[in-house]
Amino acid sequence: MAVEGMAGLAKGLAILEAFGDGAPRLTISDASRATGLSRAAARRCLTTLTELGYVTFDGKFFAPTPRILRIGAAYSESAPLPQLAQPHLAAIRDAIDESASMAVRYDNESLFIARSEGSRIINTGIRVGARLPLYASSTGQVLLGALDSTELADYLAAAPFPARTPKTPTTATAVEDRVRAARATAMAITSEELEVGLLSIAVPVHDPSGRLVAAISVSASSSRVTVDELRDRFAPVMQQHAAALGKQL
Amino acid sequence: MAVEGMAGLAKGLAILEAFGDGAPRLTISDASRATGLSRAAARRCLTTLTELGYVTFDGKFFAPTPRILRIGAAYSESAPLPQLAQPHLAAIRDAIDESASMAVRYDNESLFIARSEGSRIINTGIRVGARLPLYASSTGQVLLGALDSTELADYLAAAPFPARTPKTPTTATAVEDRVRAARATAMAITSEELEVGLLSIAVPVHDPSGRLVAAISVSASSSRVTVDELRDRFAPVMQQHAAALGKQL
DNA sequence: CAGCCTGCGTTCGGTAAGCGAACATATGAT
DNA sequence: ATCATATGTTCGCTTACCGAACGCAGGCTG
Repeated sequence: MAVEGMAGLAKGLAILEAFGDGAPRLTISDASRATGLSRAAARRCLTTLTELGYVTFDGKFFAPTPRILRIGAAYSESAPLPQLAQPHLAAIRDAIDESASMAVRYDNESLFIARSEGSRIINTGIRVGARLPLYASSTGQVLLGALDSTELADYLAAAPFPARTPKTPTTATAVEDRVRAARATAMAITSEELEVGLLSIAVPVHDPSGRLVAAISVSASSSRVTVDELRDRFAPVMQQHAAALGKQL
Repeated sequence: MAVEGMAGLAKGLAILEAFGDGAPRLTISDASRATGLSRAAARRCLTTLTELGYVTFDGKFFAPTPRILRIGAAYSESAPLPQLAQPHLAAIRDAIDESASMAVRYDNESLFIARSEGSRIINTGIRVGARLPLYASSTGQVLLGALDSTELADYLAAAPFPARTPKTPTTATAVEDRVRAARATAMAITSEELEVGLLSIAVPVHDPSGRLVAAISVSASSSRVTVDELRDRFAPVMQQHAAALGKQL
């Protein structure tokens, strides 16, 4: 769109990202539909990606290869935030025996950039690179606190938000209340707002200048922990590590 | 190179991967040199990647954004191997209190596709998407066992291999011996072959048809554990989980 | 089972997107 | 201050990519 844009590159990356949205394998037409590209363009991208080794082709379906992990590693290896966060996430996991994650805001989504897996096998689908809607996730409600009032109003203008469960906050005022509460208490607790049976708590990470740069979160099954437990037992540990991490930035 | 290749896409991906090799931030010329592209081409790619949000530009340097994690997630979310491995890696980590990783062979390198971090903060630089040379890593010596004799001979033809430490096996016969031993004992132990002060052990993962598809590894500081401990205490746990994982494939 | 039809993968000539030589500008050495 | 070297940017030519058009397979219908 700009004066100088490599259209082919943009299309290929769009195809690669299409594999992420719960579509482990795609035909040419699938990819075309998922990206809005013409079938011819999708085909060109996929054959090129196959030649480069990023995807495989079995005669009908294209699927990503481990090669694409090398691309994401470019961020994990270079950015200070995920590197510094890792020990803190591991410490939180050890302290409360649940998986701990870190997310940043990107593109109106909560994007997970680091994670320390606990031994439980609940498999929330959260892993590095995963994304969640801001309004329905504990990390998102914390991260929205970084926006000033006009930015927040812009975001809330997209309301009503799609309900993920009966408890999802779908109106602008409901979401705004959560954000205010998260700012005031330095934590956000969501109870089955994203998925039924799933509780989640997030706390903010501020850099030395006070800017909110990330959120640390822990999710757990509602059959195992209560909201009170999240607030009284998990939050202090998480806030302590979030503060320690913030000082290192 | 092929009848139909999207050159722009290939170049852009080459640029993105260039950020991975210990080059957290690049100028146009840096990227040009790292990839072999013309400066003009590198510039076009980088400006496009900036517009797409995959990298940022501060007036001099380009650096990757968390956005690129979304690409790698396409594999982690879709492939069964890393997903099934995660609980086993967590269990191994809990059992022996050290970080556990899983790698596959790709492109004459050992490519890490899953990891469960322990609470120790040794920071080996190993994370998902990281790569190590096959000949100098425990995972690599295990994974080379999947090659038939001609393939192995092809690989060994690249000898002598660059020494990473005084103990690195650099000759074809030295590497071949390690591979044979790894095949025979279902484990590979490297003692300061990759990095001074670093011990590592890897065990193979076979799918139900018997094919060697991955390696599970644990690394630890030589100041904390001995080779005997790796073999007698770590290996049994790892082999048990590797076997259990193999049956699930 | 013939006939139609919808959706898929593939082809091919026109065109503009991207190529690199050439130019400008910054950096650093003498 | 002057030159040398390396970096970033421009621009006209070409070729690599675009998408309308084509052929083909499988599925529904009468």
